[in-house]
Amino acid sequence: MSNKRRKQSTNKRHALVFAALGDQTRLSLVSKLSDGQPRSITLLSDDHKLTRQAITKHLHVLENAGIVQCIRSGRESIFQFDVQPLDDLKDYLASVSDQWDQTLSRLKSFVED
Amino acid sequence: MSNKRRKQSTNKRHALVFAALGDQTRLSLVSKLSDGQPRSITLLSDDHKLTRQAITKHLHVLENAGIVQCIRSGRESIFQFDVQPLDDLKDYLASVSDQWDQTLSRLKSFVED
DNA sequence: GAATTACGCAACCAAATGGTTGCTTTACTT
DNA sequence: AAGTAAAGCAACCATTTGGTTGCGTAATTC
Repeated sequence: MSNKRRKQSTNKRHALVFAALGDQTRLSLVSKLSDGQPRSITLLSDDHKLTRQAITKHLHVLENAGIVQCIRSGRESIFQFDVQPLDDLKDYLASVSDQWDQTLSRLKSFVED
Repeated sequence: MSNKRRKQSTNKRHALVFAALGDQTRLSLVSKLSDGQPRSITLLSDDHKLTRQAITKHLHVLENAGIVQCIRSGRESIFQFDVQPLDDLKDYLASVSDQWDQTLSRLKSFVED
């Protein structure tokens, strides 16, 4: 069955997205772009202390994780947010959390017996 | 106000936890431990190809993010899962996702006008 | 068409990460 | 008390990461 392989690549994807969010600068970029307004690179790097190129690298990490998409418009690169990868993570975390809650309730009823 | 500072350190914490999950090996460790059963290091490294020391390092990364706690019992170190940091991430992702949905609905009603 | 703006590309660098090996220490077993 | 099992500690290594600077290129503006 390709279930195992499916699951492996899913874990790899999750790890990729988690890793992309595992940085303060990138988190702040996500938080900006998640207001729905696409922005150019210079605009995104304006209120940062980092260089434009540093921001560019971070944006490409986010893009590689699918969190953000880039479209070229004229001479600027516009980045826009995509919510789906984050939604996937949310579901994943919810599943872990649910499993945990069930474990707790099983433990509780065991103690009560 | 310490609101900004609070938010910063929160973002730092989030980034820490995200980064801790941004690795396949650590994700698999979390997935094992999230069944509620605490395990020793050797037990956790038994079905991995990696060395015990490599697994130990990963476990300490998880511990540093608060995802896992270590208690010494006799000659073994027992690691147990803590769901709270993941719950925090889940809430954070939910807030981003909610903001996004509201943005979409605003956009939709704008187009409909 | 000349200046400016926005960006890409590449080299380079320091520090962090992910992994190994070797050895010591601590606790359990017999 | 000797042997073994579990883990800690430290050094070492290759690769990745996060950042910079310098320069080239494409698109706008004047």
